[in-house]
Amino acid sequence: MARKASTARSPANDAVRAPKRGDLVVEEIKRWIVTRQLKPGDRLPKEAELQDLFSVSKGTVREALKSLEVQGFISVSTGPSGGATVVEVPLERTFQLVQNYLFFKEVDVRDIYTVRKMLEPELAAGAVPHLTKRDFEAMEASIDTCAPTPASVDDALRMRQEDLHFHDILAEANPNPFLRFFCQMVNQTLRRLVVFGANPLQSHNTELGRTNVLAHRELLAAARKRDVEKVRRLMLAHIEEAETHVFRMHGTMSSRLVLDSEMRVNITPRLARKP
Amino acid sequence: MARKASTARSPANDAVRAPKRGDLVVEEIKRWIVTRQLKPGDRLPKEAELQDLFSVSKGTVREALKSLEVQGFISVSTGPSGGATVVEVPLERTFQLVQNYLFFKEVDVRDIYTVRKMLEPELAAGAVPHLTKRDFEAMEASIDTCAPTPASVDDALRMRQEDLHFHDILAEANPNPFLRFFCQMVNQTLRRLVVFGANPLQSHNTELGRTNVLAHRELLAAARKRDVEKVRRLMLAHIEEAETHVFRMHGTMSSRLVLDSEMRVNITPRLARKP
DNA sequence: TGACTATATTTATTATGATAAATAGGAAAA
DNA sequence: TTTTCCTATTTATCATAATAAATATAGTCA
Repeated sequence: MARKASTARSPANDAVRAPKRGDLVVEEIKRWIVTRQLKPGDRLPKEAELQDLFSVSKGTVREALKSLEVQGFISVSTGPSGGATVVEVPLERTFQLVQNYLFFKEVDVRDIYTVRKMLEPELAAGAVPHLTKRDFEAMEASIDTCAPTPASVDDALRMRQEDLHFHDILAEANPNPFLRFFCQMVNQTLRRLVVFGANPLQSHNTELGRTNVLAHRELLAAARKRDVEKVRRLMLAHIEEAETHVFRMHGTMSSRLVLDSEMRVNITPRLARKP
Repeated sequence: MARKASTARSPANDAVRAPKRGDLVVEEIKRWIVTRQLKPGDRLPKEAELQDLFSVSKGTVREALKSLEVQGFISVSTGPSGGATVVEVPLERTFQLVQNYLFFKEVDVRDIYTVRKMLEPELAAGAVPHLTKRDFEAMEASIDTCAPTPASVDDALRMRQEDLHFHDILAEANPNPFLRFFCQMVNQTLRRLVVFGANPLQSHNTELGRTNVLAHRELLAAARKRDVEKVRRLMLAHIEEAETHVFRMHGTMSSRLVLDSEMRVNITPRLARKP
């Protein structure tokens, strides 16, 4: 007669479940990061100390750190001066988590292009004043990569990825972090949208590649002249054109989002930008 | 003399670090979910069986499951018929993870409104044909909540949240899951953007609330008439107007994103939509 | 002096076993 | 029939110990 009190709160359906100890530790550490203004590079106490601080066992601390690691808040390593260090949540990690969400949704190529048409012209226009010499060179290099006719299936796929990289360069140059993130998300989702049942060397695809190169060249020229209006106009036309090609392809194949774990080629977007 | 082979791959700077056992298990389980077409509701083997299957210890399995739980892929519970069950990654979880990313960025209210102006008119327009009687009633209820003059600071804050709920209703009615997600993200980010150093009862805020109610009423009327063009037009005007008010407020206060752990009021967006 | 190598130290990582808490389902009582 | 209680099952937490990885330091050779 000492452990009653379990009639009222039945977590059966979807009521509040008692939070686990590990999650409480996670909350506490997050609060630390906020209140103590921890910045990327700062280190958390080592596991043993965290055990004492929160009066929990090793395994519990470990699960808490694992959670924070998955969320992208910390990075842990062994050795002296090791342990958990705060890091700025990496973009790639966030991508992955969003893709997990979209994985369960029926996302169509056209759904993505609908959003793309709304955002990308503005993004490009806003990026123009901030493009550096380095950016122009990177864009030029990207175009050159896609210029030749693809010789193999791998080649063709790589070029589609490189096409997206061109847009990533523009995205990174835009000073609006919110818009930037959304456009990078669009690009990443297109990257993750694999297409089945069709030869990437088919005419529609090579045609897409050809027109992309032309459009990118025009965009680059206009961007070099800092012609914001023209860039906006060209970008909209570019995406609309690409959409029609993709849509034509779509008649003969099906597409779906894939998880990180089943990505065949590791398509790491090159996102470094040093001004 | 049996453990050499550690000269070449030095994870010092940011090279590839040997993946931990737990992460490998995560990958494997994800592959399971994909290849074996596990759907939400399906259950994973219990911890003890997973130990045997992957030849790892209890703690390792536990960390792997924790990772999957944080990612929103599974939900674990105790007792008979407990264990890990696959769930559709919840929207709220994804929100949280994206907010983690944005937390480290300098996101301005205007940055968000820039994106909002691009997306929301199209979103509303696309939602109009799919709005149900139930949706209309919900929108009306939302407007009614915001109609009276706020009596307290809490009241005022609650109304700002309810304003966003109006937009959430529209978002959920749009059939494009990608656009839907982006707009919900915009709304959620606005929710998380707390504002310091100003009284929410100040004139700019009450003025914002007043014009919001008027705009929402007009929007609802146009939506009831299924006037897509008008809804698009009204929505753009509505957001532009709201932006100017928010911008005026912004002169006297600073804003920043907050983490889940430091949310004072638990502002759970009501996102259920049963057709 | 300079660069390289071995060694020791620090820290995370994995493993094992034991106990506590929560839950579903059935058994017993009203 | 309804309620209450018991019990088997499964995760949650704790404790301890051994292993592996990363780094700093001292030491060695040129």
